Amino acid sequence: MIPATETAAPADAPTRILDAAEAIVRRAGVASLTLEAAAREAGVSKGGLLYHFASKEALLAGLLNRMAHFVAEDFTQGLACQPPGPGQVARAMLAWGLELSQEAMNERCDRAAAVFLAAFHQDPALLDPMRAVIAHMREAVAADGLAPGAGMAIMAAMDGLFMARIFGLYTLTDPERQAMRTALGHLLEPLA
Amino acid sequence: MIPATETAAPADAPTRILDAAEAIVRRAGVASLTLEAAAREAGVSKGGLLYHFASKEALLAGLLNRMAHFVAEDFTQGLACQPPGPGQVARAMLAWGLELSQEAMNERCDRAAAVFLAAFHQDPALLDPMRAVIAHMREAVAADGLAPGAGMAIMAAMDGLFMARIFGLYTLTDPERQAMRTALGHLLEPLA
DNA sequence: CCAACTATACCGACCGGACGGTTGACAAAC
DNA sequence: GTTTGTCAACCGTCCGGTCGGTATAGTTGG
Repeated sequence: MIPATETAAPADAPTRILDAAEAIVRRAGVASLTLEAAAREAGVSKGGLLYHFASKEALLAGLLNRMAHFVAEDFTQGLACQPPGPGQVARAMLAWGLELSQEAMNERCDRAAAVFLAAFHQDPALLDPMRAVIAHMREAVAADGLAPGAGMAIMAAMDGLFMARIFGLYTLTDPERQAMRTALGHLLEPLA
Repeated sequence: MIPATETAAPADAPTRILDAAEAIVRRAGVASLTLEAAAREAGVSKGGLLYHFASKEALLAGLLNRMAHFVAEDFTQGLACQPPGPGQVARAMLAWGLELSQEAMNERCDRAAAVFLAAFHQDPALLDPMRAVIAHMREAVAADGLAPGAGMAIMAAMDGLFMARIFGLYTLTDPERQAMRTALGHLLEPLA
C-alpha cells in the first residue's frame, strides 16, 4: 500500500538511507550492515549518513520505528477489510497470514524480518516500539468476542509462520495453507 | 534430563567452550560473543579455543549441532510421554508449549534462542541441522492422523510462542496458556 | 632404562583489516 | 553570515585468525 518511494523517485536523504539499510540487511544479512555500506547504497557519504542518523543505533531505531508504524497501519487496514462482529480481529489475522498471495506475504515478512533482526542484534531494547504495537494487537484479540484462547491461538499460529519464514525453517505449500486455514477456522465459531 | 555436566564437573575442553559460548550469548547477546570472551569464560586461552574450533564459524556450528541434537531428543521424549493414537504428535507439542512449567519452558526457549540467533547471525546456512530436525517434525505432524491442517496449526502456534519468547514480544499469563490449550484442544478431535 | 622423536593440547603475542565515530572543510540556501 | 547538508580523510578500537613456542604423554629404537 504505502507508496513505493524507491524507483526513480529521488526521496529525501533520510528515507534513502533507511531504504538502503533495509535493502542491505535483506540482501546480505545483519552482519553486512555497516555505516559505510548503507551510505554507499544510499548515494551519500558516511559523513552524510551520520548527519541524519547520529549513530548506528539511531539508524536502527529509525528503521524499526518506520517498520512498527507500517505494521500497525497494515493491521488496521486488514481489520477494516473484515466485516465487524465477533472474531473480526482473528479473521483479519488469518487473512493476513494465510490468504494473502505468497508474494505479498513474503514481501511483508522479509521486510519486517530484516529490520527486526538487525535492531535486535544491535540492542534488544530497540524492539520496544514493535512490542507496543504487538501489545495493542493482543488487546484487540482479547476483546474480539471469541472463546478465550481462540484468538490468541490464531495469533500465535500466524506468529509461528512468520518466524518460520524469517529463519527459512519451512514454508507451507498452498494445500497446507488451505488446510491450516480450515482448521483454524473452526476456532472462529463462538463456542466451537 | 541430560546430566548436568556443569557444576563441579570438569568437563572436557570442547564442552566447556560450547557451554561458555552459550552462556555469553544468553547473558549479553550475540554481539558479545567473541573468541576471546568465550575462551576466557571456558578457562582456556584463545589459542586453546582455536585448537578445538578452528574458526568462529566452526564454534557456532558446533553450538548449533549440539542444540539440534538436544531438540530432537526432547521431541522424541515428549512424544513417548503421550499415549499413542491419532494426534499423538500434536498432543506432545501442546504439552511442550503449554503444559510445561514456566521455568522449564523458559530454560529450553532461552537456550535454543541464544544458539539459534548466534548461528543465524554468523551464517543462515548454519541453521541447516535445525532445519532437518524441523522437517522431521513436520513429517511426524503430517502423519499424525488428524484433520489436515490441525497439526500444522498447533505446531505453528507453538512456534509463535517460541518466537514471542525469543524476542521478548509477549508472554502468556497462566490463564491465557490454559485458554489457548483449551482452544487448540478442539483441533485434536478427529473431525472437529 | 633411556634418549630421540612425535602427537596432543594449549598458550599468548601479534597482525591486518574492518568498523563506528570524529573532525574540519566546503558549498549552497536562506 | 549563519544555518543546513554533504564530503573525505582520519583515528582508535576491537576482533578474527595466525604463528611460534611449550609442556606433557606416548612410542620407538638401542
